[in-house]
Amino acid sequence: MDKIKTIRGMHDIHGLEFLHQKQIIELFESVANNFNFKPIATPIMEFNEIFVRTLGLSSDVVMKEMYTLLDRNNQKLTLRPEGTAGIARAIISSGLTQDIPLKFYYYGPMFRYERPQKGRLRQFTQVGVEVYANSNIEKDFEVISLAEKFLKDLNIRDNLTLKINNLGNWEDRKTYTKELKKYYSEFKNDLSEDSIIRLEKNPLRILDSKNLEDIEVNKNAPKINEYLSDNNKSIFIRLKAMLEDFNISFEEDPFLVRGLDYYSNTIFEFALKTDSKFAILAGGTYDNLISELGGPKLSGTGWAAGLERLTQLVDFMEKDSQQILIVPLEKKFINAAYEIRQIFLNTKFSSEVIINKNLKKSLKYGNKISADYAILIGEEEINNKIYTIKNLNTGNQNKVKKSLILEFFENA
RNA sequence: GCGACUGUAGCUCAGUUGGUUAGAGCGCUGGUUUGUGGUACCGGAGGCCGUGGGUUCGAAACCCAUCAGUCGCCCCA
Repeated sequence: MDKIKTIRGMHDIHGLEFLHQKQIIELFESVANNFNFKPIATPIMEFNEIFVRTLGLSSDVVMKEMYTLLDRNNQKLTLRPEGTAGIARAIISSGLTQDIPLKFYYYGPMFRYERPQKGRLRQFTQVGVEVYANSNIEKDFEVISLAEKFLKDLNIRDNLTLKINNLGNWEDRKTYTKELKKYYSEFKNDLSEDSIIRLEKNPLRILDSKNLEDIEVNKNAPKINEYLSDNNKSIFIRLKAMLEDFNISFEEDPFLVRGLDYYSNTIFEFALKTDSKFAILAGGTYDNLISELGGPKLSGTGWAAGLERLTQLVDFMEKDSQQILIVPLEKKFINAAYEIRQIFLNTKFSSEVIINKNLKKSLKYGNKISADYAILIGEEEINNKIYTIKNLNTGNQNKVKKSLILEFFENA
């Protein structure tokens, strides 16, 4: 029997890392609430087909990265690789199409069967938002400005570049892809090995290749904006104008492409300035997602951000609440200690009772957990009904009546 | 899916060209006249040297496989 261990790319989260993640999620929730988005949680497993139909059979995620398992009934179930498909399914199967516009936020674990490396795990966490509406809401702008606010509040916006592009609708893309194929075929000998495969599979992906030879070929490749329909062109122009009006800095990137097939029209990503292929938050519009799953024609826009990637970027301020250690000096004072403990139970203070053979040990424990105060309870304190409060940072001690203890800490 | 490097106590690592009962620091735990710590001293526990196989009189060290970690590529958040 092998040593017990976690599954590859799946880790336990505890201590500081847990608290950091929690802090980001709480901030995310408050920003989303501020934009009047509502929470939603969908199951972490769906029928395999949900993802195959939405993400696209040819996408890498579906082809080689899905955690698909058979249950006891031989049904093909998949651990969700992303959040959008499940929410789209929920909108249809819960009849939420009666309530549009819909503005949702979510967070939770996602699963992708990939080789673990920097910023990539098999189980990871995404926070994300979705807007489903017809034309009465500026979805793209709404969702991007939410992201902007979120990243600013995290104090990492300056590390990131917002890149945007418009892929056009299905028709636009079809003609564009044809043109691309034609162009790349002429330069087939100059393309990288990977891109020669892409040429057959999905020529759009050659555009965001990081291979130097490909980048050279890309310089003269036809640009998507030349193939946009008038309607999509004006959507894109309006979005850019709004971003400018509201001081959201961005770069138009005609080479920006997304790997999931459901995107159309606007796509965007916030990527590291220092490593532009490392996306922190990314998303776009999906015009055909709901209808693809058998629902009505309803367009959505959304994004997702990798919580673990965010955690690596954010500078956390350790805002620990005041920790108070309650130390009975002998066993017979334990009850008295817990009575003092009662004082703190409905306050912002964290407190605990610890008893050791001697005070030294207890104070050492206080150092270990970096407690701020120790309340000492011994013969003297019990007899005089006055408790000794020791500030563990300064070493100062005060004698305080029981009825004034809470007041003491509130003013400390 | 492809590639590089790594895998010795809870953590960070030593372990000499293969040679007896595998080491350190930190941490943990117990004690040092039993009411004062964060900066003292003494003791203790804790490792089938990732796992399985092979080479050898002998392997933590060499070979193979496998699992895991880190980092690239593909792709993605």
